[in-house]
Amino acid sequence: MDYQLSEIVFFHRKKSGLTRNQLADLAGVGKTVVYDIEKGKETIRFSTLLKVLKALNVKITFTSPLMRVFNEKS
Amino acid sequence: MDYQLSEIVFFHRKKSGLTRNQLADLAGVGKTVVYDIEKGKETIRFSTLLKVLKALNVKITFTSPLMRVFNEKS
DNA sequence: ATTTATTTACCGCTATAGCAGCAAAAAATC
DNA sequence: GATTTTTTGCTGCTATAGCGGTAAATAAAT
Repeated sequence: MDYQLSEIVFFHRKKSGLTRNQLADLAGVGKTVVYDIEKGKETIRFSTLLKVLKALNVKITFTSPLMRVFNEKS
Repeated sequence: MDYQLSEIVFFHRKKSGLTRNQLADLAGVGKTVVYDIEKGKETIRFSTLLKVLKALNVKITFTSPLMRVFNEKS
């Protein structure tokens, strides 16, 4: 699923100089989660993924042909 | 969690002229999932969310100060 | 106004995500 | 090369995501 999620997490964790346990603690999740994500597992909870990405300062954005229309409203 | 995920899904589903059941069938997930997402639930599986977003032609991208460095490698 | 379609909201069930603990393998540090 | 740290990979346990079914409330179509 080419979202390279595992690579992104690994890359950011390494650049942050964190071990998996440290990242897990920082994100407030179990250590198994970080292990699983970097292993390529995608059947994790979205909320759990958000915690990890937040700890790594990675933002999620949604894009689509319609998103411009979406952003112009509100 | 300001990712407005629920609004994004709702917006795209409506623009696609799909009912929740139709979207659920199209995405290959249970109808409860679409209901939950639009209700704002974030404790859903990432893989399940991907299915729904794929059916709506919505892409996920990850951004961070480090992502430029990440993209320049490979 | 009546019918039809959609949404909201529950239910019980099954599969599994997430957890901590452990130990062996691999990598990094000394 | 010996020691320490990190990673990989299991384990059993608990909480819950996802499922289809049902039914009432709401909205849309006739």
